Amino acid sequence: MSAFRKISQAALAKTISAKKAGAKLVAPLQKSAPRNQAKIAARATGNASREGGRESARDGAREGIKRQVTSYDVAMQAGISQSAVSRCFKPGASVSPSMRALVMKVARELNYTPNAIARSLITRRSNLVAVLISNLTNLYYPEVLSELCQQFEKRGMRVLLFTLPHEADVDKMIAQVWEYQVDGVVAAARLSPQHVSEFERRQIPFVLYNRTLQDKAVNAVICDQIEGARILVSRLAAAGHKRFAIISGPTDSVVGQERTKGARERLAELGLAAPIVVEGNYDYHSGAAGLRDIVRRLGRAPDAIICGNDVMAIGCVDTARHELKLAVPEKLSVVGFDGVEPSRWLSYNLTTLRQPVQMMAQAAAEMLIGLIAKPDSPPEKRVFSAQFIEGGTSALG
Amino acid sequence: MSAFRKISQAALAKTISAKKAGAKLVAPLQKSAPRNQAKIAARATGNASREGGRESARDGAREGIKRQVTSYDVAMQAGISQSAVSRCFKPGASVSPSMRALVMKVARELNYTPNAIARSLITRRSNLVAVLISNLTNLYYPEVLSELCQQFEKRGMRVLLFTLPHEADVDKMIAQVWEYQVDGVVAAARLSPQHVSEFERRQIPFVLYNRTLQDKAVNAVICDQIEGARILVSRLAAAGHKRFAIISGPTDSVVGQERTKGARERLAELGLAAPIVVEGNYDYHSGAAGLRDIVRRLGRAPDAIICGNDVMAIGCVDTARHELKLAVPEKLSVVGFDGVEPSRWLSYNLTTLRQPVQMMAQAAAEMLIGLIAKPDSPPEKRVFSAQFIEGGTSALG
DNA sequence: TTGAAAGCGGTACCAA
DNA sequence: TTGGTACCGCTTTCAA
Repeated sequence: MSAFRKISQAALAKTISAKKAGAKLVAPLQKSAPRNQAKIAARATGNASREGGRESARDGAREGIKRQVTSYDVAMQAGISQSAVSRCFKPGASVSPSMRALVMKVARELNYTPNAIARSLITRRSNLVAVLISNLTNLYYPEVLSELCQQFEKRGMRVLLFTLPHEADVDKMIAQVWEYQVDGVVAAARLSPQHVSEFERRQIPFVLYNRTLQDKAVNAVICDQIEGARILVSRLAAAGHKRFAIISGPTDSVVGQERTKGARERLAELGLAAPIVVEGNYDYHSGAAGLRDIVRRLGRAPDAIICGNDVMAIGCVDTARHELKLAVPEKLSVVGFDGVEPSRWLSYNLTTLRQPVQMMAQAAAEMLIGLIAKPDSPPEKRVFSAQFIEGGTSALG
Repeated sequence: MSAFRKISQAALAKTISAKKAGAKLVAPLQKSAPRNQAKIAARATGNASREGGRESARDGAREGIKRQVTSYDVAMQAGISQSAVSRCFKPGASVSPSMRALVMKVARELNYTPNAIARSLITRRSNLVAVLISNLTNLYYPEVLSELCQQFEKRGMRVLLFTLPHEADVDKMIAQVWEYQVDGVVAAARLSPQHVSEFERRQIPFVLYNRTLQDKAVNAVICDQIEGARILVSRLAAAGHKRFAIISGPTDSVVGQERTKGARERLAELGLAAPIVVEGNYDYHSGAAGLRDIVRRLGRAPDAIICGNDVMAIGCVDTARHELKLAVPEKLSVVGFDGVEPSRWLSYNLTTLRQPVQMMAQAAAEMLIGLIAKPDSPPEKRVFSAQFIEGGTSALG
């Protein structure tokens, strides 16, 4: 160990003297000959290393610009080369135990942390994934985000969050995604096909969450909404419901459209009357307003209302019970989609289709990680089925 | 315009010939003389520029390693210098209109996007802020996160999300925060004072959300929980409630502890009996379990139960009404904290203290931005008051 | 206004 | 195993 230190110190001395020699011998035109060694020497002396009479940016540190601790500082202090320091922080590298111990000790003393930005620049891997989400207030998405985050963190990747409010300039937002050199993207947001093709053109691995494209094969994790909606209708119809109404999601929600479509299809197949459909916005208020609208237009309550998500169903149930004094499920059945936490609360105990959020998020993370490792894998869709929850807001016999 | 092009082309030609000359004249030992020019030339020819018989990493691109479009490519194509390209993407830079137009045109053609990673390395500003959140499933936090995200995006900063699940290794997680050279941190998570001092030691601007430190002045945005709890107790006591119980937040939640403390203090001041306190976990189930526990230990229901947050209050109300057949508010008053969206649903209409989340998040973002611009500002606390919502779960006379 | 060149803080290759 | 060096792609002087 002490022998080792001696050798290291010798190496350092060599480095410094080489620099000094270089500095003296170098001709004005060959400005940049010994560069990395100069870096070490500069840190060693703490002095400005003037080249062509110019002060380097680094030396500005003395004038108050906060400078972070770098691997050069650690190398200096330990009397070894900078590359040795770098190697010690790389998992599979070949470093002697004594070297590693020394470096780790000095690094701790100096409070050194490797700079991920610098690493990314050379490795071309940022270990960053962008997660695009339309609105976090949806109640369904925080769960997705949370799960995605955990999954990525477990795999050593960080999540760069992009929320896309309705008013926002999506193009500008997406541009930011490129700038940050993310390794991949999970998109759980309302994106136009153009935006999606942009991902392809840039060759950035991406996975769509709960949405696909009609005319293009893309990587996606989805839950079969049509199947779910059909199950819902089948069960309600089997229990004798005849007149249906739908409070749909907004038109720009693919998931919402599919839920409506599946319900309509199945109703037609069963020879039941086409449902009255009012558009909602996925929030509590839409559910309430939707119900009022339906009752007004129908002149009475339908047998069953299929809501585009749980929160609207909850709004619908509350309005029926507390405002219109319509007993649910005795006079009116209400069903939702998603299986969010509040749907299980005793006051509601909603009949709904639970999405396997955790599995889906896990699948999305896995898929993206795989795609990053093997970018040329053929597109894959992982389709999950929703689970029917027979709650207490529907008369299922 | 055409004259301009001619000049530019001339500049390029000069560059390339200079490179060729250099390559021929350079002695083996002076490997690194003309570097940037070599870069341009390498891109121009698409050929390997061997130095000392070694192939540079860049040339590996031809063998399938995806290489991104850089400012050099744009410079090449436009026949101008790379620095000119860089300047065109810097807001206040001095560039002629014709130059800017040309660069933008070529950049669009080549699909060029500046690399934020490289920029960060030299500017020492990543435009990244870390947001630390304990658990997103809390229902209260998604709102905070969403608001923070919007605020930062508005100011050109991106959010790097860190979720800290209970089991997670917080130290390792925090280490990641340093690696990514974030410009600042918003911490809305359970952090030990040691972790917070780590922020200080590293001189990273940070703002605590809804928590402070006892023995250290830190930047924080908080809501006065003690004041809120006192208001709640005062109102309930004024309406004749005598026997109180508390379903508290978990012991490691500062906010929860303060709510409990404020309530206890005020009860003591009013000469009322000390409340029975059971610990909850901020979830629906804790509220239900807490109520059962209280009733069992008391042998009857208390007059009022103060819950550490709305979700527990909701669990409490549901269990009272549907399981124990205890009329709320007739037989039992239940109050919560936060004012989350479900607290306003008709089935609950909770009496609660609403936190001005939006204002608080906005304040936190503002504060952090200010701190990043002026790191030596003295610590500041911005304290908001909660708003009392007189809902229907308490008999307030 | 434009171009040349020196870094930012790492990684990875090579030679020893 | 270790040290030396050339980059990664950008910003920022400085000189022209």
